[in-house]
Amino acid sequence: MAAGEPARRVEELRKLIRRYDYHYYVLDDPLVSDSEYDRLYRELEELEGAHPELVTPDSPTQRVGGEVLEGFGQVTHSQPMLSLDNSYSEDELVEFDRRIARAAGQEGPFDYVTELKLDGLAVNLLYENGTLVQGATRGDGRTGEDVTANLRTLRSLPLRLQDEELDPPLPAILEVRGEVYITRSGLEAANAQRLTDGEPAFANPRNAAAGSIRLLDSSITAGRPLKIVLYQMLAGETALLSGFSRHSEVLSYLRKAGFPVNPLWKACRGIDQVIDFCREWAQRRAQLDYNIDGVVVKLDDLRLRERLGATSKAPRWAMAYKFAAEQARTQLIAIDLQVGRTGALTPTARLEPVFLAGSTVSNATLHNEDEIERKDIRVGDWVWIEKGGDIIPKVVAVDTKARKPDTEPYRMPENCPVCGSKAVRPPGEVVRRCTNASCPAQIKERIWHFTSRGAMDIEGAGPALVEQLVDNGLVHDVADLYSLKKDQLAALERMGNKSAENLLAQIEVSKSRGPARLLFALGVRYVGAIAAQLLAERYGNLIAMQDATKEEIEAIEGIGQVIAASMAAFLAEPRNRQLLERLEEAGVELGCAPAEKVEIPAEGPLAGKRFVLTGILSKFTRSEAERLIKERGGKVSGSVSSKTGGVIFGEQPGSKLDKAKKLGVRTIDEAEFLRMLDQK
DNA sequence: CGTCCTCGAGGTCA
DNA sequence: CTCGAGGACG
Repeated sequence: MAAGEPARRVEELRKLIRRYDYHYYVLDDPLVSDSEYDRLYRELEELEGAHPELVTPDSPTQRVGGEVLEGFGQVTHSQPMLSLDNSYSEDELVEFDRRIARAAGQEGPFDYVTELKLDGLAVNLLYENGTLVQGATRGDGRTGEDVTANLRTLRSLPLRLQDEELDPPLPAILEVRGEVYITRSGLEAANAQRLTDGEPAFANPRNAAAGSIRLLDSSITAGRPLKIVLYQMLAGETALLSGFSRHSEVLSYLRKAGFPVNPLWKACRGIDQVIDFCREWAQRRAQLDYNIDGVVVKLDDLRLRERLGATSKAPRWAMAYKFAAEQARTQLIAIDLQVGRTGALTPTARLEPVFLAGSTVSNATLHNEDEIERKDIRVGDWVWIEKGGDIIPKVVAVDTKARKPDTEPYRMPENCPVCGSKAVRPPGEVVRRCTNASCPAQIKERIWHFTSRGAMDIEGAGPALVEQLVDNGLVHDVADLYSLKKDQLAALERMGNKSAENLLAQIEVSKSRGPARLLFALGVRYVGAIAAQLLAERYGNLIAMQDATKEEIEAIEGIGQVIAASMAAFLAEPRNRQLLERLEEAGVELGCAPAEKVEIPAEGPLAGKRFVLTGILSKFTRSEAERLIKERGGKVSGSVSSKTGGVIFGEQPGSKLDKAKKLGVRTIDEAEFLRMLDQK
């Protein structure tokens, strides 16, 4: 055999196998028999075995990597993975359509693409030169987990894309998004196997898929019947999308490149056709072999999409239509009260367990006193529950016909169920609050909030541990966390030396989370993550902030009266000032010196001026324009007032331009805007 | 909110 | 080996 012979045969086999995979998994139209496929696959394996130097990571035989991971790496998404706005009725779809017409400044009918909304977990995939290099989960939308090794095991996912006859050709870097899921029949088969192996069955396909993708050992993932479909291509730096004008073209392109795309999408003209599609699949969804929880409606026109942009949470050009939630009927055993960190008493329903939409429900939220009264929910009632658009089960109605005669309307107690102090409900408010700031329940909740993810992020300090810390008198407030000793921790239940060390290390690193996180962690009422960030930016240092007046705080951009009053009241309290001092003594970073504080450039040609954008600019997108203005010290807002420094308008400006003219505000066209940017 | 996975604790047994 | 806590996911 000539030296180049095996290399050539290996390439040939891989090409064939990829082609057969494509026909089997993507086109759903096998070219060869299973036995023929297996024969080629084995031949490839044998050749690679004999010539290890020919093995490449994108070979079809290399789906299962050898090693077990220690943990997953973090991946920061190049563009955030947003969620979608939800709608639950046809009226809301019509409203969505109208909103688009308003924002676009043109009349419909618009072209939409409707896709089934598969119930799985979202992933982001990165291909370099046609080869899969990274796959990540959604995570919090900004950063997710690197689950590449597990995604590689999905047979329907190409490790290498096919680039012949592709127009436009594959870009060097391609980023796509899709959904990993398990079919109903796949779950059934897997569960049958698990039961014979003495393992518990998976409760539902979604959790089975999510769990499988987060296994550290990808050889186990390989045995799970995971599938994937792709539905989005990111513009990325390649500006590849300039080669496309429609989402429907993108879907066809993805399929040609070798990606599985759910075939049941449809191009719709006008919202009525969208509604027909939604109706049809609400009817027919039981016929599918996979779970869907709705329909995703997207504008087809990519340029129009870009013009509409996105809010911080969701794109404005898409909408998820959710099918009516399933309901179940069960008995209400009790109404328990939970005490939150502000003392708020929140009622929760304890239910006779009942299976609903993939899980067994035994608790449900009741929101507040008024909600219970409105629906006249009584202990002992038969109630209807459903899992709403989110996942949280709620009581939707009482089956009054089944009500027993001896039940009584629910009355919320006037005392805290934990400490017995008076719980009062100020007139005009919906919540009743425990008035005792030292209520153990409140203390626990405050500390738990302090340690939680968006706050000081102290891993290992969950509710169970906090409960023990407070009950054993080791911790009375958040500052006490920083004087905990290893021996004290190791003596607690379910804590050993190892856990104690880990926790202390986490507490140590939390000291340098910075002033914004710390301020949010303190849990001042109305001061959420955003307000805390603004305050930290303004003062740099929490000690410097202590002498701020309510008026001074209120002057901060983005902070209103309510937050300012709450913040000032907190700072005026001597106990809180002591708390800050104690935190500082413990070594917690209260922020940088005021001199170093980060500020929007006070210099710059646009300093201190506020601009409004309207219409389409030819040279930049909206967000680029915003960034350019901010870099030069200016600000961007959404609506025109007499204080606006200028209205920058492009093609097809909206009503904002009219308003600017009426108010005598300066109007700036794109050419002038460019000149402004240049004078630096 | 419920499910799944992972980890460490603490037990049993060799 | 079993248990429970904690974190991720929808």
